[in-house]
Amino acid sequence: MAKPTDTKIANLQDLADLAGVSRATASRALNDNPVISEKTREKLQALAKSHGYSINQKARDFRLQRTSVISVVFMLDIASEQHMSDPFFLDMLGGIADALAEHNYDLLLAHAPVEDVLELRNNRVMQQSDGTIFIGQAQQHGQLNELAEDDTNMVVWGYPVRDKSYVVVSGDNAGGGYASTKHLLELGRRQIAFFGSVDNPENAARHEGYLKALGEYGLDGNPERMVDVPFEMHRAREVIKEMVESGIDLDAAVCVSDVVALATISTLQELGLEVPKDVAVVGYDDISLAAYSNPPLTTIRQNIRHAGRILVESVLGQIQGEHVPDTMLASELVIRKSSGAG
Amino acid sequence: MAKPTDTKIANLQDLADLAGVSRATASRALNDNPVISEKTREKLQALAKSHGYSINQKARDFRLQRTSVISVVFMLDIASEQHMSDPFFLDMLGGIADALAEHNYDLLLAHAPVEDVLELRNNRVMQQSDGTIFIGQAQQHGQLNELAEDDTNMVVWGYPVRDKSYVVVSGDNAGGGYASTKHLLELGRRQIAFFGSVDNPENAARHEGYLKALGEYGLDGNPERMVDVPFEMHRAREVIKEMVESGIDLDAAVCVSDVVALATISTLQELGLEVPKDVAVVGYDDISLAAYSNPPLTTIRQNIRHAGRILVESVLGQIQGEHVPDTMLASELVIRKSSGAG
DNA sequence: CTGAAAGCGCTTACAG
DNA sequence: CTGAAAGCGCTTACAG
Repeated sequence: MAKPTDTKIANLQDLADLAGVSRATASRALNDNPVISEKTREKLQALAKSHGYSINQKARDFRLQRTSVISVVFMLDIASEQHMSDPFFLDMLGGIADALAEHNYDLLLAHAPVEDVLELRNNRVMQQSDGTIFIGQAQQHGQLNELAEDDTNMVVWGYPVRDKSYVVVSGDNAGGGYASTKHLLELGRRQIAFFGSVDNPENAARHEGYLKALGEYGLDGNPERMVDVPFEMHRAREVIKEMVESGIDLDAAVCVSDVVALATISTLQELGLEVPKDVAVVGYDDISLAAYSNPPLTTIRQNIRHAGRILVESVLGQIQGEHVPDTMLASELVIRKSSGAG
Repeated sequence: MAKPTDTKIANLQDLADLAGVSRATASRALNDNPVISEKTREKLQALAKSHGYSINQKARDFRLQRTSVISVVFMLDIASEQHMSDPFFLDMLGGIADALAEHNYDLLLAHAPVEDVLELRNNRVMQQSDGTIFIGQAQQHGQLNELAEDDTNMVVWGYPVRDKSYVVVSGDNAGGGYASTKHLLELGRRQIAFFGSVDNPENAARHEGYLKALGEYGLDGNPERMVDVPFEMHRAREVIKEMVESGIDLDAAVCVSDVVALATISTLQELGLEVPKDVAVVGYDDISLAAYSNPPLTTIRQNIRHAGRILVESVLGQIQGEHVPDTMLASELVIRKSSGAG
């Protein structure tokens, strides 16, 4: 532990005085500027260390006209708190936080009132950060595009919609929706529902995958089996209940998230239906709890922590002035008991 | 939407020039300094608005020698990623983030390598923030105390251990442990296990509550029924399995978190035991999924989002120089089916 | 009520 | 290889 010795070093000037050099030299020495002699550099660095001094990053950032802050914006309906506590988000946040820390960036956390993303411009979120990571697009593709057009460093976790001006990192949503549906079809299920809202591009893509798989079996998506399950779980329960009680035939459900899948299973069981015997259920995300539900959940795994890292590399790349391409991460079907295959 | 009109205003000087006043006056006007004439103030503010100019907070903070940043440190064993994705933490984080935003503070997210909390001193986490919120104490009470002694603005979510120099916000851990155990006793259970690590003060307090309730029924805690369930779920499963297979009598389990409880239920079911018939299970936290497990989880609810707000009020109070007291939030037993009462 | 000046802690083009 | 000087965008004690 570097304990301060005698003199208190509060800033570069103090250090320079102590070493008998100028502030400029001290600055260069601590920043490993190669123009400085090795002797001077080592002396200054040793002195700094023994006195527990390190450069004031805020001052440095200020002088260099940067912030060393990346903001992370969760695009959520604030109304539905449940969504924000979806374990999926914390995994993502963890990956982002770790990657940023490695690059000496700070993370500024925000969640956008989804109706007014543009407000972020007049906000610390964008004004005092070097770049922004958006988690999800919600229905705000247009506004995100506008933001991107004033040459913001930004990246979006979502779906690569057409005519976008921003960089996107995505999972293979269409592939995931297709894989889970096909899995159910192969197990002999034919009355497969789709549970979840498709009012955002990611889920819409999953739904397309779902339709594609059905199509291959000569089926089409019965709109009655498409249920807009809200994120708020109590309401979700009601919606599912209504559908089941309305007497629509149903032997399987493809859900847009594990959280929705767990709510679905719970509701079905409450209605006296067995999972997977009566209704097979597949989730999305593979949150850590998915393996511990009853029955354990078949789901689509996305490597979320890795996604977080990619998002970070992507904004930082933009800050360096690089041209950053979109990225799509593979999804993987994880088979457990809830689909009736285990 | 305030669109920039003709001139580009990049800083206070530009604004002052445009208004024909000095930088000093412009600064005072925008900061509502009462010494400025109403006319001047309104003129400057209108001008700023119409040109989409707002004060550069970083520069302001720098000048005022503050950061407007509060760091939040999750005290986790980094080894066990599972713990970090416990929904409990995201709820907490959400509460903190919202409260900070209201006060115009930014949130800097970090997780501490738990062995070396003191390292945070030489780190952006503490050096470039106005205060720090620690989530959990782990086994680092001593180090936290040391940090507190160099007059850091800090608050800890954890347990008010003796001889601490830092401010603590806590749930009623002893009360929670007592309430859940008593609940099981009243339902006739007598062989009640305690599942979870007690190597941190919070869980130790819950365990005390557990022992107290047992004591009131003339029972004592059979050490064989106290299982140090790790946070990592696959290992948790093994540990629980071992215990059950070792043939120790067991008709109920008090768990230190809902996540542990869900893993417990899942493991028991896998072993052919019925919950709650054979073994009743009680969790802790009331995460949103708790109501949707099978069976739904009896648990101790803590108002986590509210806790987040209190933590924020507490650090900000310290920054204002106030004396801030410890706070304890009530806990509430939420009865569902897993305990065999529903 | 307003302005000129100093200064927060740094970095870097320029000069030597 | 090193230093003196300017300046990043603000605020505020001091003077008027």
